[in-house]
Amino acid sequence: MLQVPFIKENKNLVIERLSKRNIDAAEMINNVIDFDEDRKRLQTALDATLAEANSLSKEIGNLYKSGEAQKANLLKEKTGKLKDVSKDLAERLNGKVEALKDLLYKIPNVPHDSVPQGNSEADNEEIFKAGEIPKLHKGALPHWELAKKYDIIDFELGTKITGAGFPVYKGKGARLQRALIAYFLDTNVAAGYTEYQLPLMVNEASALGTGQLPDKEGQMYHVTEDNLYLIPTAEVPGTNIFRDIVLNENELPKTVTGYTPCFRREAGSYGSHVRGLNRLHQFDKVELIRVEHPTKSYNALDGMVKHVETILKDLKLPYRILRLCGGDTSFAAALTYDFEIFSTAQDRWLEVSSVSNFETFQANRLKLRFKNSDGKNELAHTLNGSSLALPRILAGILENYQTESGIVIPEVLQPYTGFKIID
RNA sequence: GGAGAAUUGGCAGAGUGGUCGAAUGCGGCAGUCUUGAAAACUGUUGAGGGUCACACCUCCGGGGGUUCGAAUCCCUCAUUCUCCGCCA
Repeated sequence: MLQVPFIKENKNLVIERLSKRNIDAAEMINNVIDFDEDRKRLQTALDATLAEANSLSKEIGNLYKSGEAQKANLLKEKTGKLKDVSKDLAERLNGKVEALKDLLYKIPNVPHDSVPQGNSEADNEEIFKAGEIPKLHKGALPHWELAKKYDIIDFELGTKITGAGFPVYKGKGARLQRALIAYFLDTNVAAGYTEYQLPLMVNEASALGTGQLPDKEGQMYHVTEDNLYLIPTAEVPGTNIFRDIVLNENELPKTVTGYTPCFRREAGSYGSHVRGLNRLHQFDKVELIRVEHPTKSYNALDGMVKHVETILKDLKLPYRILRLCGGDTSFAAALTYDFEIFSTAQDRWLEVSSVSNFETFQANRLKLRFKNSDGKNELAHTLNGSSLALPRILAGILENYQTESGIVIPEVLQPYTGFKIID
């Protein structure tokens, strides 16, 4: 959620930057400013009324004490009227505040200066590419065929137990999953992140805090009995660690990494690019979260990009980094880099990580602040990124590392798997 | 699941109808002292709205109510603790 004072001071900049998302925000922005003026006017009127009522109440108290009950009763009539007035004002104020909030919830974050204009994947900017695309043997298979051939992932069994999009990993497939999770976490901890194990369900306040609610309700599984939501990403519980707190400046940065399963309802389409592991209702992911000082958040973002790169390099997977265009940048992000690995057998790029700086957009809703050097509370910047999403990494490994004699395990993973080949 | 108790500022903890945004202690910040640090002493220190700055308004777990007036009384929800039951 954007801050109203920021909108007021940077009206033109906000409208111009939002146009990178192909949004004509002029009307919304003007409404925000108007609503806020209205809000202020109502607040002032209400405050004045309450001030009068307060001072009358004090007077009444004094009159009672000095035994002048008659005079006190006269004043009571006055306060009765003031009460009606203030009730009415409070209702109107509340309505205005809600309207303003609803409006602010609908305005996405202002893209960073470097974000290219555009509205689809095609407009994303490739900024780096590395690694060799392996030459596969004749008869190389996509991962869903490999999964069957080596009996490591059972999609049908998952369908029987739960439904489509809930695969069952078994044998060396299960072990490989566990190896990847442990490897990612170890790498993140070595880079200075603190490991967390987080709840897989969150309450309404947390879902609101990171912006899954009120708009994206349908994307989460909802446990109605207890009004809890299954997390769509560790970002939700992980970022809500910092909801409603004031940090000391010297506590920054805060860094979190955690492994969680992620649950997404999103209505799946069918076809080759959602086949196999490409899109699931339940998948595993290791997440990175940082809370940063505003002056340092973009350095931190670069650091996260480098960190994720290191992992992909060590796994020897061909990858590229995209700077997302305005239209493809998620609602809350100011700048997002996507990582994609190349799946040789599918002959396409697969997104495996998304690293974003949200600046103060999440912090504003979360009320995540720190005491700055002036002793004032200031909103912190939040960032997050995946390191990494398991299914597509697994798909990439299976497909790129396949040989005629089996699937070779990347060297860095071998200490974790305890085997060198799936055959 | 049953019975009881509690929820106050960064933390601990007073406060049961008006003068309470709230004693006190700890912590934080600034200063005195010191070569420096510690100790001691002095001052300062919640958040949001509003204002050029004041004034003023709101907030004592959330929501609602009683009252001229609520941290304090009532209702409700949530959470925590203790005892009992159940349980990986």
